[in-house]
Amino acid sequence: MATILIVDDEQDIRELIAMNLQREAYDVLEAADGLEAVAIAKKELPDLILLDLMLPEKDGYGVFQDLKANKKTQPIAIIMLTARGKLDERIMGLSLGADDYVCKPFSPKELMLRIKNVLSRVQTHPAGAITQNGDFKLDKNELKFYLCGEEIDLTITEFKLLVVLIESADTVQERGDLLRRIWGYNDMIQTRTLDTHIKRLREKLGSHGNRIETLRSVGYQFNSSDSSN
Amino acid sequence: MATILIVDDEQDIRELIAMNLQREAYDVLEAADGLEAVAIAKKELPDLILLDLMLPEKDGYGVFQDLKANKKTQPIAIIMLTARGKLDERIMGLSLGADDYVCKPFSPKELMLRIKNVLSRVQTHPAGAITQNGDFKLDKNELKFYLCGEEIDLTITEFKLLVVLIESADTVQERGDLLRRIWGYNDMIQTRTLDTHIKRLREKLGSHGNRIETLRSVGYQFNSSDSSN
DNA sequence: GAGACTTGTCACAAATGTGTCACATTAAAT
DNA sequence: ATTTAATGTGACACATTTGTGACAAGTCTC
Repeated sequence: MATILIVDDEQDIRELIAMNLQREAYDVLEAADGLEAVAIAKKELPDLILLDLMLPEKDGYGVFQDLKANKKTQPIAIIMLTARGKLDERIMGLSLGADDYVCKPFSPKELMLRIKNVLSRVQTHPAGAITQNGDFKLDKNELKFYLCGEEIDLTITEFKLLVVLIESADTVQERGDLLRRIWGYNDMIQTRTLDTHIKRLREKLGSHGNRIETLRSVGYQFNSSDSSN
Repeated sequence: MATILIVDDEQDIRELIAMNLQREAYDVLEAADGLEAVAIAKKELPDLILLDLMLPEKDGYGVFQDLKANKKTQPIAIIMLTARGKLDERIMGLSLGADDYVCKPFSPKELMLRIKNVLSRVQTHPAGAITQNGDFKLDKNELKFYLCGEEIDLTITEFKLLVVLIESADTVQERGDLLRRIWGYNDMIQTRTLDTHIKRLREKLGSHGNRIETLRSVGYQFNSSDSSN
């Protein structure tokens, strides 16, 4: 669904938020200080960052500016968290480009609502949401997939799965990662859901179904070039 | 790039918005009341107007009507800024030509996204008040819709819904977007209103009703070519 | 004020998507 | 070659989403 990075030095807070997010099927990352936050953000490119302003090592504003200065991390949505709730600070955060601002102490419910709100705005129109590769075209704005010019009807789950596979084409996606990213299963629950969906995807891809390769005991991988030729 | 006129009586708000716009390289104009707004709009012909509805001298509705009545200013895109809460009837009636709504209080980032969205839409879809496509004709001035030459009676809500669907024909319109653009619901409120109106529209479109396609758990889409043949 | 519209909500029906299971098949390990 | 574990596959039940008709509140017209 969406990946969210929680940046806060208090572990209790992180866990509280993480629990709530996971229950709503988000993929959760955590960072305890500013430097770690920037490092993880650059590596994982989450969809949204919950950023506490009071941080050791590098404070929230510094993190913010770093992220906005970097082309890769620049489009990531950011919700500011802070203990202080002054108006000028709010304006400061927002005018810096933050997507929203939540004051501590906050109710998890409120935070969830803000998160959903921000994601629904940001997520649907990311630039460069179209992946093309000769045979196929994946349009994340339109939520459509074309194979050899023809549109292929996919359900939401199938689409999400295909997005993940194609966006890291030629790279193994581990079962656990897929389950976490698409279904939000955090523990490696014993489930055959993934297999079933892979099967359905292959079916819909027809003759190109074999592009989804099985890496036994590891996961699946989408091959950008058709190896069967 | 693009010129944007901000119409709001509160200077703080204007400045906050202006700052954000300038950072993204837009040309910014400002007006503090309705009369000034109309004057500047006519003279400068901005690409987009951010229009607060509560204004001294001449309120937002008046400004809106003036602008839409004037041939020169008529094609300017308009984003309404409204107080949170239910949209009253006047808005419903007039909102037909507005390109989007944003409810106060809003975050600048959100506003920026909406602005980009509207501008890109307007550019790709030169805002002709009449849309034709063989079978059907949509007249936004007269608020009339013709199907195969025959006029079809639509209520204002149905008409607005159809406008949005047809103007982005062959494109999925997500439930949330539709609810926001037609009803002004900012949060993805749980409601069946949309479904009901879709049903009514399909009914009135008769044999062409199936052109409104359901994309399960995503939204609806109007198909410009009749796929049932 | 009566009557015709319009519109949002509700309850229920229909349609569709999704996860699990049992069993078949395949690949790896010994 | 045999065993073992992982994956493929079709069927099925359940959950979710959408379609639909009815209704009540609110508007508008006359």
